[in-house]
Amino acid sequence: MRITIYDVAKKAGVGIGTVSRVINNSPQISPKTRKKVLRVIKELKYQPYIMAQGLAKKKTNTIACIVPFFTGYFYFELLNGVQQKLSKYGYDLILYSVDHLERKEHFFKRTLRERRVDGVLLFSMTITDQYAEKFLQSKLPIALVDSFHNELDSIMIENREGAFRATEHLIHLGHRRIGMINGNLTSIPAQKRLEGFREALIKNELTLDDRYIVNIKHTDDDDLRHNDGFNKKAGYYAMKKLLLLEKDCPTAIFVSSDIQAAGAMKAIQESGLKIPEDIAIVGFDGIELSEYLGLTTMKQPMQEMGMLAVEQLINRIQNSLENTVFKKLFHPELIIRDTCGARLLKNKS
Amino acid sequence: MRITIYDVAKKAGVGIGTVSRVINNSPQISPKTRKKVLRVIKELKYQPYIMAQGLAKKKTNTIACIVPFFTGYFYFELLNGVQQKLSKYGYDLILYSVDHLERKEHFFKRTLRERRVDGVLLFSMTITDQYAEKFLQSKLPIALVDSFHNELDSIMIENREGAFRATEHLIHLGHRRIGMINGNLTSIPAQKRLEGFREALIKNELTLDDRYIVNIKHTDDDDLRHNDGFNKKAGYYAMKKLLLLEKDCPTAIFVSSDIQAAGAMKAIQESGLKIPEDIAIVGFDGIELSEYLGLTTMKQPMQEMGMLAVEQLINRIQNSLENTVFKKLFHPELIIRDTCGARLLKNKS
DNA sequence: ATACATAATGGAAGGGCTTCCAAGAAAAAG
DNA sequence: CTTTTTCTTGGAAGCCCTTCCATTATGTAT
Repeated sequence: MRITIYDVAKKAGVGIGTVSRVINNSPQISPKTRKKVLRVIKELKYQPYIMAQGLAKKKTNTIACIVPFFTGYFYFELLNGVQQKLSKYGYDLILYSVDHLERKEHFFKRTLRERRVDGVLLFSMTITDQYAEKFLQSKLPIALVDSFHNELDSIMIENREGAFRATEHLIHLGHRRIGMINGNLTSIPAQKRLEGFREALIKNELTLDDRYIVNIKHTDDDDLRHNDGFNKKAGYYAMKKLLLLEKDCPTAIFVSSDIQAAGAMKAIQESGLKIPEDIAIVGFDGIELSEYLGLTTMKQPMQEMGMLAVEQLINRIQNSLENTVFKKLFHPELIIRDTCGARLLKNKS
Repeated sequence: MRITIYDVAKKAGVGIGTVSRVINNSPQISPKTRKKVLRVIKELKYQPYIMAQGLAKKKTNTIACIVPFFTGYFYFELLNGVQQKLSKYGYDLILYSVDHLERKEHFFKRTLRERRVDGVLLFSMTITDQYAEKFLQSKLPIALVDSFHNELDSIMIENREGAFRATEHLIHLGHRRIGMINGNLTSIPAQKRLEGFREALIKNELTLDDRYIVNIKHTDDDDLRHNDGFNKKAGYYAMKKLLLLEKDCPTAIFVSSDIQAAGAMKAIQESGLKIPEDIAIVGFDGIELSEYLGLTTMKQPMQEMGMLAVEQLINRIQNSLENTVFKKLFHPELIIRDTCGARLLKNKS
């Protein structure tokens, strides 16, 4: 039926071991037989059967990406980086998209037990000590991106600092009443960004007004899926809430994701107010959308993060780096566009 | 080392065949032994090893998606639908992202030879008769989405009709000088959309002015990657070109993708003209971005298309439907927003 | 109780590959 | 030319599972 190593061996007049060695580029084979076998392989159009290789080698040349898909474009850009590197190394990618966050552990278990992948890339999700330990013990390499665990390779972004700088940017522009629209505080980035926001206010001796901080809670409209609050609708309603303050409404808002900012901007436009004249906005993430919206934002180097994650993961797969942990902290970059008002000022002067 | 079926068999005091039958829910097993084995499986935390199952069953419970990744968000939305259905059926997804379109055949070959997937989903890419035949012969199920081949399952969208209706919409709004910004004519959707556009003009007795039709050719800025023209930059420069016509410039433009429309809108804004007052725009695709831009567009039911594709593919995998070909044609839906001017008219009256 | 049909079970064979060990061939050393 | 060392090579065993066939247990009809 299928052409196997045996067919090749017979036709080439060699043993199966030899064929296998040729396939795997083993050095201990004479150039002559190598050439001979290679020719037969081509003639027969033989292609090794990955499943069998996997069974024998206990390697799959595949990695898993566990992604919280609901949140959208951010991961799309990360995946782009991941794919680029992956194909360079000849690995395949299995995509596990987590819709209900509670189910993430289901995927941990699966990757651990089924062993259909050589390594795991985990995006934006926390992992308990217990599971971290399991990965370590079972020697299944894993790298976290946009998340952190002490004993696992982690590639992060300075959320606190980013929020801090975004907020200071608004302060330097002269704003005094500054609000924040945040994601769900169950998410680490949301916590960190809130911290940074607070610190910026404190450092600049502005008073914190709790009415100005809206942390997204679960919204009911799609409660089946986990909701981290980093979405357009949440931003829209959060902004609505702030607008209720009327004359007390903040004159500037740091929104903790671009996608929320998009919703917030819509709410502002509907209210008849102008951006940035009446209300200035700075977002976070730097997804492509932000460009179209003219949104000032803290940009994360998403592609780069994806690429680095792959490199580190494959490094660990291939050279099991015992007793080392890799950490990398990226810094977001402030991209000034139209919604913060900085350009307006510049033009005037 | 790893817990196998043998360990379970021994501990449960049964044969390996029995354990295997329990795992696979074979009916011919007594409830008593089933329960017993199940308990041991739980105790030992046994999990079948997919690779071995795959080798024995010649099934992988995995499908491949071959996606032209460069084009962006359109596929993101499709993938969302795909994933939803896939997890329902318990299949995994391997993502092959094609960056250089010439390399697509590389992936055809791989999926055919390696047999690491049970089926293939091909997005927006044509397939030659030769390869179609290969898939058929090797009985590797494949479904095309946003593409077409006579003898393969195909899920399509009525591009011609969509373009026709979009254009007529502009005509009904009173426009007489209507332009079109199109993708690269090597792509089938681009061809069809151009057809529809032409037909609409002809039917309404408007003259075709070739100056008003801009088909994207390859741009040099990233010539390494294949360029189908469905991107922002292409839209931007195409619009610039139209604007050079000055007083002859079309008063309305059908843009064959939302992402191009975004670029076109930018060009218009930069020129100081107003949308829709000076120039009206209708896009195509209905990606999320269109909402933010207030773009009137022909929306494709992307999620649905993804879901249907999976259902059909799995249907074919599980019940090898000999000698049938599945075809489904979706119709895009006109979403009226701000850029076409229809709302403006309504408000006046 | 006996004969016969049916259900449940054990385990060998097989799926396609890698790897290890033993053996033969070639090269180096004496 | 013989002995020793180093390369090459063949192929059995093993990776973990499914499946088929033979066998045993169970149930039914007589």
